[in-house]
Amino acid sequence: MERTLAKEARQKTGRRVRLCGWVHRLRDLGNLTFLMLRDRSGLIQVVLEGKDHPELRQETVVQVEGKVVASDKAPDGVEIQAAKVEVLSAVEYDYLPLAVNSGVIKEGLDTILNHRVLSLRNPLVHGIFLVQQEIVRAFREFFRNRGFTEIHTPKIVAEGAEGGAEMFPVKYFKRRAYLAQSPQFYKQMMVAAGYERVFEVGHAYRAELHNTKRHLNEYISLDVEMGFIQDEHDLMAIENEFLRYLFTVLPERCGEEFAKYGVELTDPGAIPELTVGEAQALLKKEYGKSLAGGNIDAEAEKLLGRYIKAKTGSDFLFLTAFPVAKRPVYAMPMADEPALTKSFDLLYKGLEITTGGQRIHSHRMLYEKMVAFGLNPEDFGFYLDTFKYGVPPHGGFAIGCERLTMQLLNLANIREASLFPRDMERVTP
RNA sequence: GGAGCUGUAGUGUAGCCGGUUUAACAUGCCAGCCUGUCACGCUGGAGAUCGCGGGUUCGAGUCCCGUCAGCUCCGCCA
Repeated sequence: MERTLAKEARQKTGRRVRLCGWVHRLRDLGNLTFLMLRDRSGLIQVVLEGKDHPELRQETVVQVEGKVVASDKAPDGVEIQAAKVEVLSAVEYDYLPLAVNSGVIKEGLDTILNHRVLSLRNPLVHGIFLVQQEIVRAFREFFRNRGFTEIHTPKIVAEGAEGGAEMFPVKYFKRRAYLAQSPQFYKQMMVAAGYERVFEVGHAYRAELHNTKRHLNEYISLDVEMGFIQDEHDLMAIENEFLRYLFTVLPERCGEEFAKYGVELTDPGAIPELTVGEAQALLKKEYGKSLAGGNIDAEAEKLLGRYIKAKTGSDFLFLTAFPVAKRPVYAMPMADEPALTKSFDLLYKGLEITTGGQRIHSHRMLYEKMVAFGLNPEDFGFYLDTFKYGVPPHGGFAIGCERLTMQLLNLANIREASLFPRDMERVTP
C-alpha cells in the first residue's frame, strides 16, 4: 500500500491507508489510546483500541495501517482507526532532553542547539526552516525572472574584500588561504564576465570576535550584483521590489508558520529613505543622541526603526550616503560630494539586514582608492585587472538570510534561524 | 579585543543579605486505574554528591577566589 501523509489523510476518508512517522504524543486512556503521529506534513490522530500495543514511547518511529474516519471528536475532524501498528525503529533514551511536542519552547537556547535534531522536530522550531526555505526560493525566483544568473563562487580565497583581519585562515596545501567573508569580488567579476546580472546563495565567514544575538561566524548571504545601473537607487528599487514579492509569497506558502509565530505580513510598499546625515540630525533632535561622523550604531538603528515605524508605519528603512571612511574601498564615491559614497543599508525592524551600493568600475579610480586606503594594489591583482577590460557601471547588495528570517519571525536570537549555528564557542553539532 | 550577568533532578524555574526541614514547584519519566482524549484526568513512585576545585566559617546551594560552561552588551558587521 502506498504511503499517505498526515495532511493527505482527509482526502482518503473511508479508505484504508498506511501512514509513517514519529509518535508525537500518547494519551493512554486504558482500553483506548490516542497516538498523535507526526510526519513531514504535520500531525494526525491515530486511535488504538484495546490494551495490546507494541511498545510505544514518544518519538518511536512507527507505521500505522487503518481506516480514515471523519469525527467531530478528532482534533482536525479526521482520525485513523488503527488496524495495525508496527514499530519501524525503537527509541533507546532514558529521558528526552527537550520537549518535542510542546506548543511553546521553554528550553534554553543551549539545550535547543545541543540537541538540534530533536529541537527541530518540535513543530514550532521546524517551521523556522520552512520559512527560511521559502525566503531562499522566493529570492531565486524573483531574480531569475529578472534576468539574473545564479552563480557559485569559491569559499576558499586568497585575500579578503575588506582587508584580512576578520578572516579565518585555512592551511591550503603549502600556503595560506582564507574562508571567504563575502563573494564580493567574484560576483563583480561575473558582471564583468558578461552575465551582467548575477545572484548567489552562499555561506560567508566572519572571524569577528563578536558574541551577540545578531551575529554568526558563518551565515548565509543572499547576494545580488547587477551591471548597467544608473546609480544605487536602481539597486534599492529592485531590493524593494523583491521584498514586496517576498511579502506576497510568504503568507501563501507558509501562512501557518507565520500564524504560529503571531506574525502578520503586510505589503512593505515604498520603503522610506534617509541619508546618514539626515538620520543623525533626526536622532539628535528626537532622542538627543549624537554620533561621530557617519556612524550609526546598534542603538541608533533601533531608534530609527522605531521612529520610522511610528511616523510612516514602515518596518523598513533605507539609509543612504555613507561616508567614504565607513565603506569598503570599492564603494563608488558621489560625483558632487566625494566624501560620500553611493551606498546604502537597509534596516528591518531596527536591524541592519542589507548593505549595498554602486561599485567603482574604473580601473584607475579603484587603483588610486586602494593606495589612498593604504592597501597594496598588487595584493588584489586578479580583481583589479578585471577593470582594465571594460566593466559596466554596476553595483549590488547582500541580504543576511538568518537576519531576515529572525526579524520576520521575531526570533530572539539569530542562532535560532540557523540549523547548526557557528559562533565563537560553538562548532558542534 | 573589552564589559556585565547566569550555572540547583531529563527540562524550565524557586530557594541565594550563611543555620527551618529529608533542597521546593511545574513539566517530563516509571507503575496502576480509566473507551473520546486533544497541555487528558486521578493515585503512587523514581530522579539533584546544588557546574567543577579551593577557601572563609562551628556550619556553605547561599559568602570569597579560581576554573569551566552558557547568556547578554560594546566595537565591527549581514
